[in-house]
Parts: sequence; C-alpha cells; structure tokens
Amino acid sequence: MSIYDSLNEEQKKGVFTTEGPVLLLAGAGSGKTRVLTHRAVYLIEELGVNPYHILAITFTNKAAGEMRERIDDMVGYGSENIWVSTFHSTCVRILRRFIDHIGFGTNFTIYDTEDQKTIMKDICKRLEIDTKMYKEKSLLAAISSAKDELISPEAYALRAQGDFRKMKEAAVYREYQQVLRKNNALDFDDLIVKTVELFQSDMEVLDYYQERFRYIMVDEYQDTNTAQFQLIKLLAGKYKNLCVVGDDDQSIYKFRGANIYNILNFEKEFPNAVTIKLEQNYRSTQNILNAANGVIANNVGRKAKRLWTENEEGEKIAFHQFETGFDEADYVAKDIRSKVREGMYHYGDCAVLYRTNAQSRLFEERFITASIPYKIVGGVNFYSRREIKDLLAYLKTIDNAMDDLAVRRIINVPKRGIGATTLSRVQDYADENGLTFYNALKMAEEIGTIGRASAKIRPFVMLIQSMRSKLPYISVSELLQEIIEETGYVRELEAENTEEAQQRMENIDELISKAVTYEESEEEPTLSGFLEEVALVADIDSVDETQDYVVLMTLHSAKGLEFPQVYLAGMEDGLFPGFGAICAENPTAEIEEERRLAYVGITRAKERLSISCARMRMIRGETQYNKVSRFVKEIPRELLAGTIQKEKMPDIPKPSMMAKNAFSAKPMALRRTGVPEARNFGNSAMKKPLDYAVGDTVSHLKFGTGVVKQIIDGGRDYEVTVDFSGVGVKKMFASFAKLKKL
DNA sequence: CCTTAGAATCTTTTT
DNA sequence: GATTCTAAGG
Repeated sequence: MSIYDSLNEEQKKGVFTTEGPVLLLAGAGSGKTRVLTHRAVYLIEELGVNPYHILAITFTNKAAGEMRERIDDMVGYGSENIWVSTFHSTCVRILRRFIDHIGFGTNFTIYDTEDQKTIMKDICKRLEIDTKMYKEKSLLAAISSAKDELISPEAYALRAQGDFRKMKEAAVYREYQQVLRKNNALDFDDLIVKTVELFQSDMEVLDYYQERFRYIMVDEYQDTNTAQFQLIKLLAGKYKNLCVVGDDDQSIYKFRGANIYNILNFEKEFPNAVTIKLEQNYRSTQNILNAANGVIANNVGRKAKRLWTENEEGEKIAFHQFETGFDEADYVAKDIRSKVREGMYHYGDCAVLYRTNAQSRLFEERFITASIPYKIVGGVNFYSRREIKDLLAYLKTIDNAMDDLAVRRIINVPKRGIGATTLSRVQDYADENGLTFYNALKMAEEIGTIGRASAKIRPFVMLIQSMRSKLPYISVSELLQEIIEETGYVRELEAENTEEAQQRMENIDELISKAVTYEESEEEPTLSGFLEEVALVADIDSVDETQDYVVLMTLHSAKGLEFPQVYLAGMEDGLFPGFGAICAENPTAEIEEERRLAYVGITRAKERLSISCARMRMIRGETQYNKVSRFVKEIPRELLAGTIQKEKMPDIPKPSMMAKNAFSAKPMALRRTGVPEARNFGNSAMKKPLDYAVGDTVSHLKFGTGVVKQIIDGGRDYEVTVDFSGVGVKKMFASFAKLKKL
C-alpha cells in the first residue's frame, strides 16, 4: 500500500511522468493539487531528486502555503528546500540577488498601484499631458499590458509610428521607466519583466537557475501572461522537465494579460509534450456539475473536455429572484442562519460569491444585524490603508532612502508645517544636483530658496538618521513602536477620538503583530525582508479555514477554493455579465470570459448551490433594473428548483413596489439617465406607512440611535431627518434607511 | 500653510 | 454611495 494507490489512472500518469514537458488539463475539482503534491513527493522519495532542484509556482501565497504544507506532511525530511512560491515572490528572490547585473540596486523597492498613480500624475504634469484626454489610469493600463507582452518602451514607440495616441503613450512609458529606475523601484509587472531581462542578458545567471530548477511545476497555468510564459520557458530551457497544470475553462484573468494561447498552444511550443486530462470531479454533486457543464458548453474554442463524477445527484440548485439587493442579502442571511441552526452546516462551510466588490456592502450590513460571523476578502487591501502605508513609508525611508515616494509621503505626516512650495523647491535642488529627494533634504541648509523652512526639515532628517543608527540593535516591531512613539502618530489618532481613528489604531496594532509574526517565522529577520513580504501579499492569503465564519468574496478571489454551500449572488445581466462585457467592441470574447467566471463560481460548490438575483439594484448611487443573467438560463431547467419568475420574500411584507412593472422585461439599466419610466418608478403605491413619528427614538444600521426631527412626505417616499447622537443630523429616504423604532 | 466644501469620477475583476 | 480632487477661505 503506497500513497499513490489512492490516485486514479490519469492522476497517476501525471505523477509518474516526470521527465519532459507535461500538460495537465485538470478540470475543476479533479484533484490537481493532489497530483502536484504527490508528484513532488514522488520525485524526492522515489527518484531521489534533491528537493533543492524542484520549483513549484502558484498564483497566490495561500496556494503556495497549502502546497508546501501538504508536501511537508508527506515527505519526512528535507522538503523545506523545495522552492514553492508565487511568480512574483520567485522573481523578487532572484532579483534581490542578481538585479545589480542589469543596473538596479539589490535593495530596490516595490511600487504598488497607488505609488504608480502618484508617479504617473507627476509625469503627466511634467510632460504637460492633458489628463482629460489621457487618463492616468488608462496610461498605466497601457504600460501594464505592454509589460505583460514584454514590449519595451522602445518597441512600443516603434509600433506606435503614425498613431498619435500611441506615440504619446510611448513617451510616457519611457519616462515612467526612467523615474522608476531613478528611484530604484520596480512595479509588479517589472518583477517579471526584469527577471526575464536578467536571464536574457546574463547567461551565467540563467544557467545557474536552470541547473538549480531541474523540475518545474506551474499551477493555474491558464492565467499566465506572455512575460510569465517566457520566464518559465527560459528556466525550463535546459532540462525541459516542465509540468504545467491548468484548465482553459477557468481562465479569468485576460484583463491582466493572461494569454490563453499559453495553454492552447503548449503542445506546439513543446513538441514532445505529454498531455494528460483529468476529467473526474471529486468535489461537486452531479447536479452542480451538470449545471456547470451546461453553462460552459456555450463557449466555443475550448479544449474538448467533459467533467463527470461518481458523486450522488444531490440537491437541485436553488434559484431566487428578489425585488431588491436588500431582499437578496436578507434571504442569504436567513438561509445561512437556518442551515446553521439545523446543524446542517457551520458558518465556515458557506461562501457568498459576487461579481464586484461593491456588492459586499449589503451582505455585510445584513450579517451584522443577524450576528452572523463573516469575513470579507478583497476590497481595500490591508496594506494599502492610509495609516499602514504611512508607517511602511517610514520603514522604507529608514531602510533605503532612495525611494523618493516614501519620503515625500511622510515628510509632512504628522504635520511638520512643510508645504508644497518647500517640497517643490527641494525637488528642484535635488534635480539640479542629481541627488535623491532625501539627500537634498539632508542639505536643506544649503538650499538658498527655502529660507526658514529648512528649520522645519531638520528635525525630520534627524529623526530618520537616529532611527537608522538604531537599526542594527532593534527588531522591526520595536522599530515600529519607536516610530509611533517618536512621531506621535497614535497619540494624534487618540486625540481625534472618532470611530475611524479607533479603527486605524487597531490596524496599526495589527501591523505590529504582523511584524512580530514575521520575526518569529524568519530565521534572519531583516527590515528589508519584512517590507518585501508585505509588498506581495494578497487579501485571500489571510483566509483561515479553521475559523468558523462565512466568507464573502469576488468570483475572481474564489478561484481554487471550495465550499459545501455556495451562494452565487447578483446573477443579473448588466452586473454579471457586466455592462463592460455586453457593450464591448468584441462582446463574444468578453462574454466568454464572464462565462468562464460563472463556471468557476458554480464549480466552487460541493453540496449546495444557491443562485440569486434582484430586479432592482443600486449601483453607483443609481437604481438599475436588470434581467436575470443569461448564464442562469444556460443551466438546464430540470436542475433548478424555483423559477425565473417573480418571487416574494415570505416573511417580510413588502409593499408591491413594482405594481405594474411593464418595463421589467426591458433592459432598463442600459439607459442610465433621463429614462422617464425609471423616474416615475414607484409612485405613492410603494410608500410604506412609517411606524415612527417625529420625536421617536430610532436605530439605524450604521449611525446607531437617534431622534427623528422631521418627516417630509416626498410623494414617492418619505424623507426623514434624524439627529444621531455622536454622528449628527442625517437626511434619508425611509424605504432605504430601514429605521427601527425603539 | 492648512482646512473645508463642493465637484468629479468611479467599478469589473488583482499579483 | 464613496472616495478622491480642486479651489477658495482662514
């Protein structure tokens, strides 16, 4: 009896075919991670391959961590030498060692999207670019996709010949790269691009890594872009023991440059490649799988594949259409609660998946009132919160003052009375003398143009210098404490005495404990090491399976995960598939990508799947009326319980809001403003009698308790004015505020 | 130099 | 609706 006996024939083939290129087409839930881990174990234990020679690349840190853990459990000894990590951290590790070969310092910083925007704004100003015509965001997007395709600024300019817009973009691209180089910084895309550049220009370094990584495995291969493909190709160029695992039906990152041809043309690129298909699904019930198959079958140009399962048929897929997004959230909350009460599921078994992050808010509010424990994945990344970025900027400046951006961020935080005029004069001085911004600050007294302001700059420089001198003697967490103490950062927040400041202080505590965790986990903790780890985390990495909470996240974040009970919310044309896809110049391709996303969503469910949508939904402050998603209609009817008809919530008496909704059949939301029907919508018929009056005390989800000051009959709805203690006076519409009389 | 109120923009998805 | 940007007043 060996650990390999539990694998099916195809899985075994994937494990034992260790030499040469292998393409593993693994359908959803077909046990691909098992194959990858067993394969690593097989290499080490049976073939005697030194773990040092194995590289496994995954998409997220979470996936990497899981894979490492599973291998650790199976291999007794030495498995810690396997290199399991994401594309980005793999590249950082390589670049930290060798990037000086291509003219960067090995202590480079990594810019996040916010940093990129700041840089871009600056560039647009300097190049006198009209940001009405060329939005910073779209310029950055153009640069990013160029990098995904390994197109240099020069090549971009060459291609742009004759196209005015493209030529402008090329100029910006060139300038952008120069600024990054000057700041010794790389953006996310550069991590890959520069590694490829390094390998192409330095045969010795390439050879070193080719020798090291004799066996390479790549997970989620369908989401690699051209640059990542090139990287893999270079690394595997010598031994060609490359095993890629992917599913073309789950390719959902085209917007980020994922190149589907990497998987579709793998056999062309590696002529003697062995292709293995894993088609048996171990995750979902037959009904769920059939639903997924029904949807994805509408895509053309996919690799032939038919998922099947020996699992039982299972329950039908629940489908509900609600009046509003509120009702939908209400239903999900109630359903989860009753399932937990019945003892059928734990909170941790349930996931709510949606297309856009904005949808999380309704669920969050409902879950709070229903006291359901939950965790929202995504949205604003922990490390991009203001207070966290401020403190990190201090750390960066102490670590490596070459990062002008970090220095500029904190020079006046907390307020030191240093304003924009002074800063631009310092910048001019720095430019004239070829100094970094920080070095110019150090010489503030020499700068004639700033006068008395130099007295304000001096204490800042002293602070940084003194921190830096302490660096060898104290840990990262101690350094953080020191910064907080010296700058009075937390003291200021305390003084604010608001809910928001409280939250920020909690986040700061969280950051300190992350630093402590880092120090404990690392053998040789360094400040640079900490900053690096922090730069590359995704939100999904923090999901902890052992905790009992419902997770809420976008379909994109859900890839690679599975849950016994899944709620697929907001299945509406216009939201999912989104407008972007419906109105795109190439709708077919975009709709197909959305359809793959739907496929990913459906296949996350193991036992129960509940699909829902709302007729009416607030998006960006505007009310939209949406039809049921076309993807729902692609699910074979007999698999659905419930109908694509109007459905009322049983226990919440709602005034019939759509008494005569003649227009619900039309895609109303396609027309955004000035639609007469939409304006008329809900005349006095929708007005629900209020159970409170002026002078009553009421409670509100967000604002807490307050006293009703005024009620105005606005025709279609009541406008209620409430004075909330501590928050102030708020005006709101009764039907949306959901005020409760106390 | 800093604070504030109103305008503008945004949303598809993220390492 | 919420966040971010801009212009004017203090």
